[in-house]
Amino acid sequence: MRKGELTRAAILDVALDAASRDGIEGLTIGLLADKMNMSKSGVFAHFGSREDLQIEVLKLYHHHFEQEVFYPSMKEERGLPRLQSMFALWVKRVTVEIASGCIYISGAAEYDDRAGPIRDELVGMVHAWQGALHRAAAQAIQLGHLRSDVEPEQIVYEMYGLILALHHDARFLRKPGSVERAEAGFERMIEYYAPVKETV
Amino acid sequence: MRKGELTRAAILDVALDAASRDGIEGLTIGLLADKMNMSKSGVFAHFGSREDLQIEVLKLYHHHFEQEVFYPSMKEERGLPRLQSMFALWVKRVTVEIASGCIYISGAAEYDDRAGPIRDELVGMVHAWQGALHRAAAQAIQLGHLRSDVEPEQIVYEMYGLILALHHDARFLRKPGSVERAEAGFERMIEYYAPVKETV
DNA sequence: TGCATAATAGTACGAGCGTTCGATAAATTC
DNA sequence: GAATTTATCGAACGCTCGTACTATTATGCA
Repeated sequence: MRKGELTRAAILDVALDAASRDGIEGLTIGLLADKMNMSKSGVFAHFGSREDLQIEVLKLYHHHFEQEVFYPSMKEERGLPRLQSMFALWVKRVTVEIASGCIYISGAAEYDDRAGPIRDELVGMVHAWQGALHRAAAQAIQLGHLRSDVEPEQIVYEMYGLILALHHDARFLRKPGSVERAEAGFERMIEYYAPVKETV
Repeated sequence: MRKGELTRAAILDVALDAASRDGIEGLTIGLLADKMNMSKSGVFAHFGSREDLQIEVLKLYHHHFEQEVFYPSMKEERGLPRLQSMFALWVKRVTVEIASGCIYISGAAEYDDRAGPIRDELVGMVHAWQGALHRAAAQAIQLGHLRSDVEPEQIVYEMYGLILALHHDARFLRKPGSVERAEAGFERMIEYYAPVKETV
């Protein structure tokens, strides 16, 4: 592996950390140069532009998210177990991120009105994740783990809301006990959407 | 009323609009000067600093929120009706804001890691609103509109999550039908937390 | 109308931004 | 070890930012 690729990867690691704290828009080449003990132009040379750097950071985050949340959950049994695993690992990830921030969430706020490649990339990633949640929910319904009259969309919506609230309360308000609130909310949702026992 | 106060108010109106779109941090004196057909220094003179301007914008937003959501809800009957009104008007406001953005929400993402007076102001406002929700939920429990073993905190948490998801899906993902998802989630929550009928 | 005061404009400064370019140093290949 | 490619640096450019000053114009009151 060439040395250039190594430093490039190191820069991206630092950039991901910085972006988690200050947002994608807060990324600055000068700041990265400082943290890397490099010159601005030295950092810059590894990316065609700041925007490219930002997109690479997004892709790196996406990769981490997949490794820690998505793939492990796919090893769980289809249906409710998988959906529960997705939520649990997601909570875990957001909780770990409380010190640094979830880029999907902060990015959504930063780029809700800012058109361009970064927004497109971000929307694509969130769509992918919501799509995965949607499939898992649909399977849980199909397998009879959840009521058949529930819309998977509604489940995804409420799960996302619980996570967003977790991020908000824990990270912004620094309120303790938010993880328990998220878990309680999820359990309540699952219980509500559980199939009615017709015969015992 | 002096002319200065008038232009100051006009600047703040424009600033609120701009901040709703691009965030508090996106506020720029030069941009406001352009929109107002004024010089930068002319705009600047009305505020001691950019930070003061930002805080004034926050206060203006808070005022609007109170007028449109908080006060009308306080006219409703204590307990569940008031809580429902709070949620309905909140949804309405966030829906109206979909074209422009809710500053409480975007601000939470912008300032979750950025210490200073702006963050303090913002945290104070969100605390105030959550406090109001908390009181309304507690009253609903006390009056027997909701189960007595439910924690008001949990209700506030879930309500906030539904609104955050609304903001996220409608504004960032531009997904239609999000308002219905929010309302369905709220109704389900109320139904779940409804007191069990002991005698009929 | 005249005068004090308030409101706005104009200009300038220093800092930080992304980016370009040519020079230099380091790593890789032969 | 020499040649060549790759990586990094340093300086500079044009831009925008917030802010400080001074000058100018408009307003409000006697």
